[in-house]
Amino acid sequence: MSNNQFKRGELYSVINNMASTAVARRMQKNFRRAGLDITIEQWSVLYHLWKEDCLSQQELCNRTFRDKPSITRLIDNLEKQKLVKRMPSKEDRRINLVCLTETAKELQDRTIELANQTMSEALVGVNKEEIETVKTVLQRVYDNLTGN
Amino acid sequence: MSNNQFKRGELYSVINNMASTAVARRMQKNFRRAGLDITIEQWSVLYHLWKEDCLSQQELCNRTFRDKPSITRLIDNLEKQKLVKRMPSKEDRRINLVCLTETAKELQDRTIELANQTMSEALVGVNKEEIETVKTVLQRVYDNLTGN
DNA sequence: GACATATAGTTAGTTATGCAACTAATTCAA
DNA sequence: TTGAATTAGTTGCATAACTAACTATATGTC
Repeated sequence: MSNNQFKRGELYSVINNMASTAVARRMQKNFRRAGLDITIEQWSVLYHLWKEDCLSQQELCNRTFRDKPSITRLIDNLEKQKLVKRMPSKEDRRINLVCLTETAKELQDRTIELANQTMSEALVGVNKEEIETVKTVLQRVYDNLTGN
Repeated sequence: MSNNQFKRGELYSVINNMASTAVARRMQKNFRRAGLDITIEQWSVLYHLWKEDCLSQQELCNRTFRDKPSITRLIDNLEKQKLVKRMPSKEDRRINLVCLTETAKELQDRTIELANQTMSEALVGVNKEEIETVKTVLQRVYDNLTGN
């Protein structure tokens, strides 16, 4: 087994566990510290709804890179906490539109500020071109593996 | 809220969900296709043991970026599948050394080959400098957030 | 030597993930 | 227009994640 092969294994390990876990943990911690009782996964759903409200669950799957059961349960929990509501679509009765409540709308600025803080801490010493490269590469990896 | 702030949020989303999920799913799929009944998380533990056998659980926490309960249960499951054994350390009776079984040793070449295949598919169209940049940035992010 | 502190590992509880199998609504085609 | 195939969403099952609280062993200090 060549040295090069192990290096690829290490890269996998890096991509898959290291930074993402650290970022998620820190953001979660910052939420808790601010008295916000939402998980980082719930936040990532809200984040997309703040950009565009009342998306279908399928659309949330696409945008958050999750499968349908994961979104079903995330929405279940967000509904329990009264942060979103499922609204049946009038055009297609199979579809639930997931819409923000007033409570969730009020959280937007506060939590995005916390997310930005976390990313600032995370990206100390990283320049813009490097960030662009990371985004490009990870997007490429995703596209390569999902056939988009 | 400035445009720049949203961009950082998007970067978070990318780092945290996209590529890592796609890579993990594909690798898992390749394992299943090859008739290997191990999860990608279990593989990541085995991967470190193949590099150095008989590590303590704490050492596995450090190397796989997991907390202690996560490692406890991963080792529980790996033990059930007879891929590792907990051996009490002779120097320090608090410590369990986690050692590979023969079965696990035999899996090494096969699964690392599968992992390399997956990474090759993932990294089509990505050059060496870009890979280096991603590794550097993600390591930097991790260090920034964990105080190492 | 005894007690406080630190370290290694486990357990309980909640949330989340992936897959497979399912229901219900819609679309497409003979 | 009826029946097959597709699409949206849910449920059950197994694994995994994090936190908090716990036990047991080791260390360090008075």
